[in-house]
Amino acid sequence: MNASSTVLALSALAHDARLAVFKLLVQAGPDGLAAGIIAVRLAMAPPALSFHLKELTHAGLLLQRPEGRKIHYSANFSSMNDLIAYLTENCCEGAACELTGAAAACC
Amino acid sequence: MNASSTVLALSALAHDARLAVFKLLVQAGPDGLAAGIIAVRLAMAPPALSFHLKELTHAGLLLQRPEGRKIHYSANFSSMNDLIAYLTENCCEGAACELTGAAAACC
DNA sequence: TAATTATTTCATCATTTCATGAAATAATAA
DNA sequence: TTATTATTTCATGAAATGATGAAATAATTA
Repeated sequence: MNASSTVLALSALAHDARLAVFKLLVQAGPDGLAAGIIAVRLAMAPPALSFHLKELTHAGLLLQRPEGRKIHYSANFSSMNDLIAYLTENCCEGAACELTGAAAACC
Repeated sequence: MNASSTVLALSALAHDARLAVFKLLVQAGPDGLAAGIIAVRLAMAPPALSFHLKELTHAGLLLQRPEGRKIHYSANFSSMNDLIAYLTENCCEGAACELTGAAAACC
């Protein structure tokens, strides 16, 4: 993970609708959901959803898989973990942080 | 952490210069660095840096502390952990994920 | 007080992002 | 083949974002 791919991923997530899509797919797990199901669950217009799915996929955060005439999207857990790692690497110059917070929550 | 404060934080980080500032401060640890030092280290024009520091601070990612005539900025580790927790909560419907990846890297 | 240092604010302009609706593509079913 | 379903592409316009340089503010030092 380098700075520019991190910015790409963060930009993709930095939007209400896309964050909602991503969270839904993180919760759905590796099988993901068909685009149409996502559209219904989040009450989004198909063109808008398609646009946002493309953004997330292009940023490497989603994986795409055809399933009959549907297309299933799923969260790319590996790239999510890379993103989190990039944000926190070399934290506090490597010193042990007693700054706790949310428990280590990475998948 | 709710959706809108998460989007605010992600938007703040989704920019080359701001991501560089944040990473520098994450690595600097709790004492942080004076704005002028950040400007020199990252070769940024003072007005641009000031604008980006304001964005990051407004998003809750940085803390500000006057130090003589200087102003020290530091990473807000607690809000960074909240952000990471929000992104990963209820991952895989609570099932244990064997999808490993970057080690749990939260501060 | 006057000068200097540190940082922020402001105004302008160019660029990017996003929502919307119409139309196109692709795959399956009748 | 024709119809239907699922999804994407495209064009338009509105709104948000960001770079830049000049000026303003605030704190310290001479």
